[in-house]
Formats: sequence, C-alpha cells, structure tokens
Amino acid sequence: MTTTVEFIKKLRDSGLRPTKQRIKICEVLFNKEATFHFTINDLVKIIETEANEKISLATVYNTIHAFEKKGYLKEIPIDSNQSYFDTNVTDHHHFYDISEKKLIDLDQVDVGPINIQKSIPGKKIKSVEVLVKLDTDNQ
Amino acid sequence: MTTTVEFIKKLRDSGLRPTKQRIKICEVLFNKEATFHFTINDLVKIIETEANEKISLATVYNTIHAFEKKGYLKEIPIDSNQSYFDTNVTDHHHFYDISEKKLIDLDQVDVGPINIQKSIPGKKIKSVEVLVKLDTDNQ
DNA sequence: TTGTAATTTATAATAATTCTAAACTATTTG
DNA sequence: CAAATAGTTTAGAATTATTATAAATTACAA
Repeated sequence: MTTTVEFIKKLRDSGLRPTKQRIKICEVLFNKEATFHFTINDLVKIIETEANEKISLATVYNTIHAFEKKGYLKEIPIDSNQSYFDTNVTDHHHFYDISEKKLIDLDQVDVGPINIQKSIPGKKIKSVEVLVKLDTDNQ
Repeated sequence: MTTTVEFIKKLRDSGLRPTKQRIKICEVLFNKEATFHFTINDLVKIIETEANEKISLATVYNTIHAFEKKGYLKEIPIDSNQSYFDTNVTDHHHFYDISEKKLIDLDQVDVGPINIQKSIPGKKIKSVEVLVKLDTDNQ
C-alpha cells in the first residue's frame, strides 16, 4: 500500500507534476499487490466506474506514455491491434490466452534460463521475452 | 525459384482460386530465398512500384489473411501498431533491433529448447516465441 | 457457352491512437 | 501572496490501420 503522499513524491522526483489525474492513475495501477496488465481502455473504464471520476482519454494516453518513458510501465507485444501495458517492469515472460485475450505472468522459473547463442556485432541484448500463446484445449 | 504454375497449383490445392492478384502476391513473397518480414503497407508498395501493378488494399488484406489461415505466413508480435508478417512459418524466434526497427530471424538452435513448466487447465500451448530486443552497444 | 459462386474493388465504417489549441492548474518569481 | 509562466488537461478533430459492404468482375464447373 502506497500513500498519496508517496505517489506525489514519486511523480515530483521524476519531473512530473502531481496532478489529480496522475495521482488517480498511480493509485489504480501501483496499489495492486500483483502485476497488473491492462489496455488504455481497461484503465479508462476502471477510473470511470471504480473511482467514479471522469478523465479524458487523451490524459490517460499522455500519462501512460509518460510513465512508460520513466520506466514505471512497459508495453507487452501481442498480436493485437491494442497496446497492452504491464506494471511489472522486470524481465519476465507471459502466457497469452487467445480466446479470453488475457495475459498471465510467467516466472523465470516456469520458463527456465534462455541462452541466446547468436550475437550481432555492435549490438547488445536488452531483453529476452517469451510469449506463450494458449488456446482452448478441445479434445 | 518457384514458377507461376507451381503457385497456381499451391493455391488451387489449398482451396484458393489462383487469381492474378494472389499469384502476384505469391511471387513477391515466396520467390525470395531468405525469410521476408513485411507489413501490409510494405507489400502494397512493392507490388505497386516493383511490379508496377495496381492492387486494392482490401485484396492485400484478404489475401494475407487467407495465406495466414492456410499457414503460409505468420504474424509476429512486436511493440508496434502495425502487424508484421513473416514468410518463415517454422517455429523460430526473433531479434528485434530497436534503433533500426528491423527484425532478424533466430534459429531454434540459436535459442535452444524451451520447456514451459507451467500449465493452465483446459488450455494448450499453441506457440512459444522468443523476442530478443537489441540495443546499440555503447562502451 | 452460361450460370453461379468466389473474388476483387472502391469506398464507407470502425477502432486505436495522436494532434491541436484553448482552458486550466501547479509552481515559480517578484 | 499575487501575477507570470510553464506544464497539463481536455474535447474534439485528424490520422492510421484494419474491417465491412455491396456492386462489378472473374474463375470454373456444368
């Protein structure tokens, strides 16, 4: 549990003014104990229903992009026409449930170590991420 | 090098009528010796400039989706708002060069076997894909 | 040939995201 | 503490990728 005061400090320390909207988004995203996967639309809905507050779609986009740039969120690539974001910014892997369109975290332990045996001169590996797609098992 | 006759057979065998447009797309995509990564827009440009033929955007979408369904192409998830497709439909992985926004194939051998130690009841694993992000090595 | 079913096509519709510029708010400065 | 200013929010327009539509065209079987 993080207090509002702490979010204000976090925002200010990273050069972002602690506005009402940004604090609200922090509360929705960073007060969960578990990793939280969401799309922009999910987030807007949560704020407008759970928190019962109006927020402009543009503000949500602005804020999420600002948070991503600061390293508080990361985008997860899935074959979808929507961007998925993750509050877990550590290097980890995912299950993607195709029929339910839901992401599930996979620990390093569930996947095991991956050793990339190829390298490109002048380039270094920034991340190694595994996406495991799941389908309904009909048989 | 595959001949037009062979493409016609391939199309017909998979229940797709060999139209002028589909054959042209086959020629662009499947006559390369190497794996080919592209977006719909890339493909339209290639057809209209290199091949100097007009083709409707809708036809390109239809055809690419038909080819994907038949297993002649697969989509690659990258953090982009555009769909990337790959003519290499074997189970393989990718390097993604962040600065150059380019995909590079990785063989199974370069990554090694991946054994997912977790399962979700009622779901089966459809694919396991590794995306290795590369950054410029400054040091 | 000719009928019909599949395909192509231009265009409209939709959906996610970005842009814009005016109103508003947090912070700085005097 | 008030005024200036620089950063934010906002509604709505613009843009971009993609999908839907429905009429014209084409492939192919009878």
